[in-house]
Amino acid sequence: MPTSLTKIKMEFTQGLSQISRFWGFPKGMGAIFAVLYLSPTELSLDEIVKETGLTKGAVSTEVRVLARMGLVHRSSKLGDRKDYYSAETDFYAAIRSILQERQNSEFDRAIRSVKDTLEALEENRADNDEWNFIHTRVQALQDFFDAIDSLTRAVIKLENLGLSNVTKILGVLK
Amino acid sequence: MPTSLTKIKMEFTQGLSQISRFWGFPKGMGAIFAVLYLSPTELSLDEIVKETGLTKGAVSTEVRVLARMGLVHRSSKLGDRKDYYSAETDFYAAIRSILQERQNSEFDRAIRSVKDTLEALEENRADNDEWNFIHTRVQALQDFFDAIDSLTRAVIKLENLGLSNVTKILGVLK
DNA sequence: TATTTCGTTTAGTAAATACTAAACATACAT
DNA sequence: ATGTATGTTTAGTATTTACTAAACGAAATA
Repeated sequence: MPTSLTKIKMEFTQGLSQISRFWGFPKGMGAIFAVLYLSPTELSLDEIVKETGLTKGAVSTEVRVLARMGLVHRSSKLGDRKDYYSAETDFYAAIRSILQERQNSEFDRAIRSVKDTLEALEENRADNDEWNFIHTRVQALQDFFDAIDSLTRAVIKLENLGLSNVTKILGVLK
Repeated sequence: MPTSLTKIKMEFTQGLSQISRFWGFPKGMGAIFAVLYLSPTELSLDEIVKETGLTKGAVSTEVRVLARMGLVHRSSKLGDRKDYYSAETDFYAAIRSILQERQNSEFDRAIRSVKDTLEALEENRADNDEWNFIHTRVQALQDFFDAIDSLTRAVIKLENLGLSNVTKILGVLK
């Protein structure tokens, strides 16, 4: 047996850690998701601790944000005080969920600041070249953000963003 | 004059800095882009330094990655040793460019690692339940990444990803 | 009530990242 | 050639972020 399954699993976990960091998430998150994703059974917090090598505290907090993003699900069994976690396997659902999460919180606030700029500009209207120039540019950025915004809203609203829809989009873009 | 243009510009710059950080880029990058975006003329490196409050070194390096992403353009004037920088105003072009940038480099390597796992699995085929389970899951992830990949490739290939295309997509998704 | 078993929180540490200050390189000007 | 203006690189610092270790709390069990 040249390469054992456990070794393969470890490498996969490392890979997802990388991907996680690439998308701006802690690599621990990627690792946690990976072990859950490769586990046929739900795992308790301590089992995740054992598999990932992280501490209980880290897993506790990171698994919570994973759940908030909809990438893992927490469940409790009757007569068992432990919580059990499993990975979401419908990635399109996960994307929707992540977009939704981002939509609230910081993303909105950031986009909001452009809108604020625009409002401040219009409250201080001045018909010189500089004002006009800046106004045009900020407006253009605002329009762009609005387009992105409605796009993500549309994606979120879809009840199933599956492969079929992706291919449909590809058709349109062709 | 209750709110001066310069103050509005500063707030806008702060806003873009936030957005930049939100997307996992240094906030300095957002600031640099902001001052360029609001400037009717091209700016030299030292002018950017002055406007942003960053040091020459920081601006030098960060403006380079901005250029690589296609968010700013560098130009040189005859008889002037300075380089001049301007912001890309076609955001859809910028998105394409950014996707292209990400496509190479780390993104590919990350996705590659899933493919590697799959290959390792098939070199160690074992017809027990665990192997089958893991194989199915990794395959599913691979399929998902492939879909994302072809989607981004399609977007990159578009010569103009404009508002019209966005609305087209919205129509399909409806 | 004391004890165990779980998850959370907190305070501190380690690691990664953004940035500064200054040395450096290069091309141009004198 | 020497000096000056420009952009780059480097070495170090500051800030942020991820994580650890351990205290804590709550709930079940004894």
